Amino acid sequence: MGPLLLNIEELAPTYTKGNMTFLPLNHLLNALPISDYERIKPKLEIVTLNMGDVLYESGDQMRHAYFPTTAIMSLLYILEDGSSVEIAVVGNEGMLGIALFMGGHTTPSRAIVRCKGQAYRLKANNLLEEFQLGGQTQNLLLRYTQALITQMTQTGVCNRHHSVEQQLCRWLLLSLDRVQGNSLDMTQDLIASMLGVRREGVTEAAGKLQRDGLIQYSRGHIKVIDRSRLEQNVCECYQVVKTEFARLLPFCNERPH
Amino acid sequence: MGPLLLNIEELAPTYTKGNMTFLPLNHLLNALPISDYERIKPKLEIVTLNMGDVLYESGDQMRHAYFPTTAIMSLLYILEDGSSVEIAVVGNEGMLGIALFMGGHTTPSRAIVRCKGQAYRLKANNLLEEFQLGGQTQNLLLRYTQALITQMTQTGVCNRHHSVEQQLCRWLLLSLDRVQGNSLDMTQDLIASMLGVRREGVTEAAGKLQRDGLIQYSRGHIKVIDRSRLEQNVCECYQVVKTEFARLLPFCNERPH
DNA sequence: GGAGGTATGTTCGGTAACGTACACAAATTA
DNA sequence: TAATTTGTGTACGTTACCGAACATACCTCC
Repeated sequence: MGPLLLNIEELAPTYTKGNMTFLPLNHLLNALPISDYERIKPKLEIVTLNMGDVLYESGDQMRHAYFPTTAIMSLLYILEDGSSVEIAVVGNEGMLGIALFMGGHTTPSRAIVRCKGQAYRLKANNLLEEFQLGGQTQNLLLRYTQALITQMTQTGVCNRHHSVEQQLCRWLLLSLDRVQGNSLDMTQDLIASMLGVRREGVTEAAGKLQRDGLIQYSRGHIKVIDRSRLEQNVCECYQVVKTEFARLLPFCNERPH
Repeated sequence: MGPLLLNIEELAPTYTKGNMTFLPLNHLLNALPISDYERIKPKLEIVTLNMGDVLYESGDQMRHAYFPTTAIMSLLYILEDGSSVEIAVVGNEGMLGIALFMGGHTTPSRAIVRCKGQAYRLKANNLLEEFQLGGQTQNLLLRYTQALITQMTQTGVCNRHHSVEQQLCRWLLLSLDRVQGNSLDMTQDLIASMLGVRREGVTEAAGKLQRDGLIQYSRGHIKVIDRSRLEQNVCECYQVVKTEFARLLPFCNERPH
């Protein structure tokens, strides 16, 4: 194992939205039946993750599952020539480590932290025990996995058929859906490595979106100004993924636990 | 439901290989524990499928799972403009209908018969009952699903980074692995719609492979002459998928049941 | 044997994205 | 303040693939 880059803290900090205060929330954990959640709860750790942290390397045996609250993770495939593509985004709607209960315990992809923040963490065998009880928790994890499959395949479709600009819009919207607020910390170079295109291609597409007033950015900070026009610009892929998540995981009402 | 295009037969025909005779085989069914298989066996139907048959339409509630023996199926995503991409191939190493036990009962993709042949068919609720018993059958189905995920994501990677010729090689090899013999019945037009490229692109790539002596084809019949050189030409994506299938489903020894 | 359909071959202009190279400006460090 | 690093802008020729159009050859069925 490599060096562990995580700081384990006792309590999750709260965040505010309007005049309300919430605990950071993971929708999957939050949707568990109370009894199941109570059983898992003492085994959860809270970890603080920094951008760039590698949670799984391709082929690594996974030791933990992660349930992001404020962090966002990316699943990446790294090609032999060193270039890369993002396979899926995971935020507080989901989890990292499905291969643990799917049976492989590893995948040929890398998981990195794309936006710093916090996540709940659960040891591999604890997740597995819970999964193997069957019942609603198993059911929920499998439904999430199917939603993730849709995201993965739709990303592949998008790679084949849509322009860099459309893909950038999709990427921005999928990211925005997984973050509080309307801004992201991300350089164009990193976005390029996720979309699997040249940095200059992203510069050009982002420049156009900025000139048209959809976004603003400077040196690694992107702010979405006009989300609705972003949604007009995006290809169908975004909505397919979003609809499928809503169908399979219809519980995005906030219930702090 | 649309018209049912299947002929249900009482017995599966045998096929020969050298001087041996085998029953057509589905590796997943074949790898089930005997006791589980005996329970499922009376519920299996054998169906004969013709090229082009649509097994699931995007969004359809799935009524059966299919376990191909000699048939090959494709999962396709159809875009709004009518163009399409293949998401995955399924042959006698796997099954169609994972959404049944994953919980969604449908997916935003279409399943068609790509090469005519036979398959075992199981009613949705029968599959579900078996899955929910947990144990080895569940385990097996989930491992297959993870292998399928790898195939899907790797197809997406390939869409982004590799040439039509490389993709054609990958497509041929993945297909060949799922078929008896070394030839396929498939027009270039159909291959193009699977790869999500123009028919002319396939003509050009296939022409090159033919001139170089790797394959021979004419009017919908493709014969692989030199498989090893096909493997030299293919991108890394093929091997990634193949390795992952071998790791997760290490049972391709033939045991007729 | 002829007709019509179907699979493949070829051409040509257009374009999106590529690879490379370099300029510039903001941020960070010395 | 100067030097360096980092993020973005721009320009260039090149390439792979696209869209469309048309030619050719084979198969099937009257």
